[in-house]
Amino acid sequence: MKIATWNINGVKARLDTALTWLQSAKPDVVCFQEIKSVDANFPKEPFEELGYTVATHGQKSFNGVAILSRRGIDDLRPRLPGDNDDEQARYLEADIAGDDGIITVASIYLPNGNPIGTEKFSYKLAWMQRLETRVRERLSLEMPLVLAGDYNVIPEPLDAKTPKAWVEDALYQPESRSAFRALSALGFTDAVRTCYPNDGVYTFWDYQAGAWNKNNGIRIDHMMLSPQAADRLTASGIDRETRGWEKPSDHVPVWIELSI
DNA sequence: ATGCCTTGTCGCACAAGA
Repeated sequence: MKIATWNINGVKARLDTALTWLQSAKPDVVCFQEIKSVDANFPKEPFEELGYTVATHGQKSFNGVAILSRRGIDDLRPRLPGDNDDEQARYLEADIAGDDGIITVASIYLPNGNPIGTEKFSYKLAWMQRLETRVRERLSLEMPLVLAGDYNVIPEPLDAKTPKAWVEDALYQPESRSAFRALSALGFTDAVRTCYPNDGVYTFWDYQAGAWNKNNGIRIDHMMLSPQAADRLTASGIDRETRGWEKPSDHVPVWIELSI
């Protein structure tokens, strides 16, 4: 089963690009972030024509996540538990049947958190704590679990072309990185880092200042695998060529193959 | 030091992103 994640920066603006990529990459499951659409306005039909069941958890203007599956969706759980007053659409879980058992996939759009020292940064850290609480519950089920999405965390210096440029940024704060490491410590495997231990592995290039042409990138889109999912990992990759397409997202797709 | 681009919005610029 091929599972992918992509922050598309607006489904309306990225519709043709997303469809082109889907027909080439052919993932069984894809998690989108930043759909920037309410559920009713998400263009489901062109994706359904490619064979996907479409599930969305959106809001007006900002944020919003989706999960598309060519194997149907058995159960769907929107919203990250832990704060009933949180209205930002950033989390969606789906149970999907593989050839050899059920897998749970979560589409995650973790808060950016900038600027540091504001309520936005404390919201990010609180959100990461809620995520840890949630996945602890799911880990106890001892089933394959994939946490796929835009984490807005640069885990290590290796994950940025110019780490020094990010020291004042929420994506690279010790607290953000520590919370990400805490996830790993629960038993999750960072699929891409496991497959590619080298430097220069990025998933985001800013639209500004020629970041793409200078390969001034960062790795912030991650696929974290529970032990039962990691045991079945056979391949992983980053579709970086999409960043050079017309009307690109500033993020590129990340994918894994699982023998399930 | 700031903007650099891009998207969405009851627009005639602005917020938010990272």
